[in-house]
Formats: sequence, C-alpha cells, structure tokens
Amino acid sequence: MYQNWREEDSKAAMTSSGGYPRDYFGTDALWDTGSFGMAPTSSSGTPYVSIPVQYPNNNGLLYQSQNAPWSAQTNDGIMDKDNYFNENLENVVEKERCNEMENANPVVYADDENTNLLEEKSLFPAYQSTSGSDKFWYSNPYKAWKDNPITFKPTEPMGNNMHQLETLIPKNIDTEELCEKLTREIHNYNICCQNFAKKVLNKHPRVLRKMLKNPKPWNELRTGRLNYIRIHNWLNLPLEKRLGILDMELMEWKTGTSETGNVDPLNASLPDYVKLDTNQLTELVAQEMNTHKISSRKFAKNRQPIQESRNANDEYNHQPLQTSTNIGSSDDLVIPDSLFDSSYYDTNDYQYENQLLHSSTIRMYNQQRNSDTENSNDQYSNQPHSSNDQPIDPYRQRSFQNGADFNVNSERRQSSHSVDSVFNKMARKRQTPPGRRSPSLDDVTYLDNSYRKGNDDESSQSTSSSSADFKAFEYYKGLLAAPRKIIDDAYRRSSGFHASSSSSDSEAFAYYEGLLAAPLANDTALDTKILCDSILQEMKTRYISQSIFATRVANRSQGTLSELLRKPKPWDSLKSGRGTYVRFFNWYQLPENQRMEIVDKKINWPVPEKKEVAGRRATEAATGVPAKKKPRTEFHPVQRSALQTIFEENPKPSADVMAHIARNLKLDIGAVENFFQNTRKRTNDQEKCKRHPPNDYQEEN
DNA sequence: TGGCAGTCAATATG
DNA sequence: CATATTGACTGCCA
Repeated sequence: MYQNWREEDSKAAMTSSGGYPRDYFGTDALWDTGSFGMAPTSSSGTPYVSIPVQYPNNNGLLYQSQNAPWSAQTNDGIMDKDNYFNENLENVVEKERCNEMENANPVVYADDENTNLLEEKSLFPAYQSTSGSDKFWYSNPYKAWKDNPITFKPTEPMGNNMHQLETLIPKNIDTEELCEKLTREIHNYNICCQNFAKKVLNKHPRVLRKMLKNPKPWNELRTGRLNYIRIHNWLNLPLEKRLGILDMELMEWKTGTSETGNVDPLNASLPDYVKLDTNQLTELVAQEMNTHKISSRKFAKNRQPIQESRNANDEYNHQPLQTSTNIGSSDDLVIPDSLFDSSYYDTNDYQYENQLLHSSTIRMYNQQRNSDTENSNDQYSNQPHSSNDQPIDPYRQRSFQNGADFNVNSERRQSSHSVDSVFNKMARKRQTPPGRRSPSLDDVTYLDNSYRKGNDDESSQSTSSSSADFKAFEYYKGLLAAPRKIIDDAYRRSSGFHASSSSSDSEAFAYYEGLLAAPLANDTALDTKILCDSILQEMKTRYISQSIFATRVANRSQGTLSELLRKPKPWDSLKSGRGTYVRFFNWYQLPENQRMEIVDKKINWPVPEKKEVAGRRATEAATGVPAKKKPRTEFHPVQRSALQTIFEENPKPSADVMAHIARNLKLDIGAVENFFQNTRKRTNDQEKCKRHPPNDYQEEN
C-alpha cells in the first residue's frame, strides 16, 4: 500500500512542498546509475559513478565528498532523474552537470600535458567529473612523484584497500586500454606482477598475466569484471594509496634497485643536523625501562640508534602539524621534540624527510583532521556536551576546564596515537578469528581473511613482503607501546597536567572526550555502513555491551545506539547526527589500549554531562516543577493496526483527520500525531538505509 | 504551526 | 541481562 502511495505521489511530492515526502530521496540525493551492480542494464541514464578517494589511514571508512555520492544509489535501480528534477529550477544546473557526467568517458588517464595542475597531487580527491576543476584526473602522479619524491612506509593492511578497490563501479571500462595502461605501469615502475596480482586482485599472477595478454571486452564479461574494476580503481587512486596497496615504498617503486626497500626505524640513522639531548634521553630511557621492566640486557641486545620522529612537514602541506607544544609532534612518538635542538631542524630537507619512513600518510591524515577543526562546526550542529554553564563544543578548538589546556593536549595526542592505531589495527586484523566470509558488507572481516590468506600463500614463496611486514609489525608494536608513555609523561610534566589530584579520572575522561569529539576534516565523509559493521564486530569480539559503549563512546542511550549501529544512515543524508558517527569513528581508530580503556567496565569514568533534554531542564529550572514526560501510550493491537492501515493510505493526515482518528480510536490526539510522525520518520529512515552501496559482488573467480 | 532529525528511555524481546 | 522497538520530546527550519 505504501508502495503504491509512493509511486503515485512521488511526482507531486517532488515538487510540492506540501507533498509527502517532500524530500523523498533526500535533498542531496542524486539519481543512481541504473548499473551499480555487476550488470549494467543500459548505457543510458546512468551517470558515471565517481571514484571515491579515501584519506590515508582511514581504515576504509572515509571518503572524499564527491559529486555523485554512492549513497544516492537506490536499491531497485534507476531513479527517475527527470522526475526528480521536475521543473525544479534549482536543480537545472545539477541536472546539466549530471547529464554531462553521463556522457563522460569513464576512464580518464593521466595526461602528461596537465601535470602543471598537480600542485595538490594525491591529496586531491580523485573523483571524476568532466566538468569543474578536476585536477587529479588530468594529472600525472608519477611525474609529480619524480619531481618531488616522498618516502612512505606501508601503513595499512591491504585489506582496507581491497574494499576501496571495489567500492566504486565504473559503468564501462575499455579493458584493452586498461590493460595496456597497466602493462606500461608495471613495466615502467618495476611492479612485481605477483605482488600486484595478489594485492590488487587477490588472484594468482597467472590470472593477471592472462588478463593483460588477452583483455576481454567489457560487455562480454560478467563476474570477471571485478578484476578490471579493481585495476581501474587502483589506477585511479592517488599514488600513495596505490603504493599502500602494493605494500611498496616509493623508492622501490621508482627504481626497483634503490638503496633500501624497508628501513628499519631503529637502525635508521639520525640526520646529522639533528641533535639529541642525550642526558634527557638516557633519563627517559632508564625510566622507561624501569616502568616496563625492560632488562638492560634485552635493551642492549636491541640497542640501536633511536629513530627520531619529528613530524616533519611534508610536501603535501608545508604547515607544521603541531606548533603549540614542544612535546614533539611525532607520529612515531619515540622521542619528544624537546629532545631536539630545534635550531638544527630543517623542515625542508628531503634527506630528513626520507628518514621519516613512518606513515607519511598518517601525517597527512592528521593534518587534514587538524587543519580545519575551527570551521567544521557547522557540519555538526547539534552536538552533545554543551551544557549551559560550561559550554564545551567538541567541534571547536576550545580549552577544556580544569586548568590544563586540553586543546593542545588532545590535539597533539591525537596525532600521536595514529601510528599506534595503525599497528594496532593490523594486530586486530590478524587476530580476528577467521570465519563468516559473508559476501555482504562485512568488509573488515572479509578483508581480513583475504589478507591473512595472502600471507599464508606468500610465506611459502620467498618474495613475501607481507611476512616481513608482519615481523616488522611485531617489532614496531613493541616499540610503540613504550614511547607513548614517554610522550605522555613528558607532556604531563611540561604542561602541568599532573595526575596527582584525585581528578585524574576526570582528566583522563576529558582527554578521551577530546579525542572522541574531534571533528573530521572538511569534505571527509564516513562510510557509516562499514563503520557500524566494523564496530558491531568489534563489540562482539570484545564483549563490549551496547550500554557501556553507548555511555562511554557514543554518549547516547543504549536504545539510540542500537538503532544507529544497526541501521546507519548514509553519511550524506545525515544532518546533525553526523557527530555521533564521528565519535564512533574516532573511537574505532584509536589504538587498542585506549579504545579498550574507554569501554573498560572496571574503570569508573565520571558520568558524562548528559546533554539530553536541555529544554526540559530549562523548563524545570524556570518553573521549579520537574517537567514530566507523558507516559508511553500502549496502543491496543486494534488501535495499532488501524493506525497502520490509515498510515498506508495516507501517511500525512491533516490535523482534522488525526483528531477524527483519535476520537474514533479513543486515543490521545498527541499519541496519534506522534504515531504518524514517528512512522513517517522511520519509514523514511528505512529508505535511506537502503541507499548504502551494494557490495555483494566480491565473490567470483 | 507543522514537519523532520535526533534522541531518550520505557518496555518488549531475545 | 543484553538488545531492539518505539512513543514522546526538543530543537530547528520554513
């Protein structure tokens, strides 16, 4: 019934503000291609789906905002674009643009002539549109890289990237051209075919070879399209993402004969213009060894020059990430900045940068996150934690209470936890029990499995970079556990952040609150579906109850959390509710120890300031009488089904009609109003949930 | 004033 | 006991 209503009325609803739903597909919805899945229906009416680019270190959860968000997908196929825009003048331009996109050549390759557009290089979103200033797509990342090399460590398990490679489905691929391009790529940059096949396609190299040799025409392909899609998407990724997927470093990538593929961070020598305060260092080390009961013998055995880790400016952003503390803004958090004589520090020195093998991607990520914390508030208007007396807007850089400047605190820690987080994430992934390889959206699990499988396979072959990786990981992991403490302690010392008072819990609380409430960079979008799935998974494996997660992390009630997690709305259909998902994300990407500490039942965190019903509280204050909530109406089954039936006929009855209904059903008018309001909303929400991108084509051979 | 987003939180369900 | 559902509310917006 409702379906019927929907079809009949949708047209009117689109254009009249009185119709319901006024915004049936969401104001920001774009029609989808009719060919989102594996089997495009026709070439008409299907604008090209843009390619999302994820920021580094995003765990597959972040997308660049783009012109045609996947969330615009409808499940059942083609949205009627003309109807959608129907005389709607505001949208004429948009329509124009989309038409243009439809006609766009889906594959646009790098173009040498346009390398001058490359300033922003891989930071630039790789969305594709034929109109507008679309720099990335007309740029040549290799050229850019040659001009301006950076060195990366692989920072992400490939699993994340696998997902990324499948997220966007081009409508059509010239497979021949694609293969040609890839062949060139492989040849020019000495990419190991085996590696590529494994990491990008998760296939045997033979499959890749076959493909490259005899590309099948796109329209003759069915399941085999996935391989081409992955290649296509990989080719269109920013350089560092590609490298991350291949687990390559730029140096390897460049020549295949470069000095060192992987540089051991412990063995990496300091640039000679960096000076260590050896006294302080020794002291810290001693302290650290003491704290962690590290025997001198053990320490000595691994004795190596310690890799410094100043968070250098990189070419993506010539702004230092941290400026306000002298604790060190390191990603790697090994040594506080205070140990360095900063006058020796030359931020523009490439040599120096090349020492920084750690997670340049992470730096970028943090820069993005930090760079716009001031003006990203509008994105999340309705935030918790703003009580009347002590306003704390988590989305604004503002000091927390209790003397310490938590701005600095949370900001710098935020950067410092990132590396840890990556490693911890790797750990988690590897520890995650195998199992349900559902073809659904449980990407994390799925990817995890494929990753692990990859390792197993490769370990029998001597070329394995992954197993080396794993060792490295274990190695780093141990390394990273300690340094955080150094930093934290150093921070406490230098900032007057003493845990001496009895309020250490609330300080820690404020600290975590700062982390959880940290805003996302502008234009960053979350894949709420994957996020929520991941979190659900995490909660399950860790036995985290919803209620504790709700209060500690989400700062919402259990019921709300349950619904948010299980029925996430697509990012771009969210309004003020984004903040909650940001909190989820912030929690999810914290290092394991912090993540778990937050939800530790044994710790008695201070009860967070309940944002809730501020208005009611205000009313209470004004009248002195506690505002009472109307007790829940228990609808009789008869009443409920009557309401349901009426709703299906007419989801939005006028006040008169509702009064009439109320009288007939012997119900409170308010209850009837609520019923319609709630049902409308929930019906709508359901529709929105369905717009999550289908992701069920990963099974194929 | 009416509608919707985001929630709370009582209560049903598992 | 944990999670899911859903009536009631507040804040915003037009």
